[in-house]
Amino acid sequence: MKQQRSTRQRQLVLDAVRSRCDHPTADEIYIDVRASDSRISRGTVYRNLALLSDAGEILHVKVPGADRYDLRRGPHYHLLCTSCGAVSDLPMPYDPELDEQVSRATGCAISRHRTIFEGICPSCAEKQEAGE
Amino acid sequence: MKQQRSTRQRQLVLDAVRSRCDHPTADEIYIDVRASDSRISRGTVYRNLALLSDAGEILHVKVPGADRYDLRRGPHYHLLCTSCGAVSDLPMPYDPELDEQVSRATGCAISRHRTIFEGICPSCAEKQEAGE
DNA sequence: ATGGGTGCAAAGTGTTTGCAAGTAT
DNA sequence: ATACTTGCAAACACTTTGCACCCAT
Repeated sequence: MKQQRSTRQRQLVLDAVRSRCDHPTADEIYIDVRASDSRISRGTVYRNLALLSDAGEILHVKVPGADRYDLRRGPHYHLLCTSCGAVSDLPMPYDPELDEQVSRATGCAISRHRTIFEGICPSCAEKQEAGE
Repeated sequence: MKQQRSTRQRQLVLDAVRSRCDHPTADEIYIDVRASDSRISRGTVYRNLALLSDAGEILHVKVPGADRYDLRRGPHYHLLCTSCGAVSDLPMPYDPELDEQVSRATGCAISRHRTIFEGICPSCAEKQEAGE
């Protein structure tokens, strides 16, 4: 991995991710960062998000549609509301035993697994009942 | 859900998915279908893949990069080789109990979960050792 | 000074969609 | 006859990249 320099832009991106409790998309981070410095470009935000997640400073959550980023560092499970698109953390421990099981069963060197639960969050369920 | 008609194009798409043991991307299906009928358009393939997976005839596997489709119908877990991009099925039973756990913990109506294991498959591991 | 970093805009990649014509029911 | 489907191309959403200049080390 390349040597990382410390730049104002990189710091702004990192701060933007850390200042949010939800799971912002790259573009949401871009919007936030633009509020502090309107000259930062999308490319820079994308590049820095990639660098920071490679370095383990933030977590890259691969959700269909648009990838998201998370201030929590370790792997954990996520919940996606298929109605409103909100993503939230789940209070379940990551199970490394599964990775070992799969390693043994397949002969592959497993580095991790990603689990996303799909459902309808309570507020969306309400809206749907009201609407129909 | 809309009423489904039976068309030659739809059948070709379904056959193409069923004739493969791997997990083709929409574009791979498109290539296959074009071999039988060179006038089918990408749009039609995408539309039919969506319709068929909505109808439960095939499974939509949401892998980062490009979505894939699977002739197996029920939900199950997948393995993604982060080096060559190959996707394969895992011989592990789907655990519906997890969905209930999350439902209880969050109050959301969980419909399913998707798990993707990431690792390096044996043949890629070999190549990497040889290359370095 | 040197090599990574930045801004910009253009190009990619994967997917969806508006429309007029076609076709299964 | 009706309304779902198709082919085509344009549009989309998200992300990456080439390039010339900039700046942290």
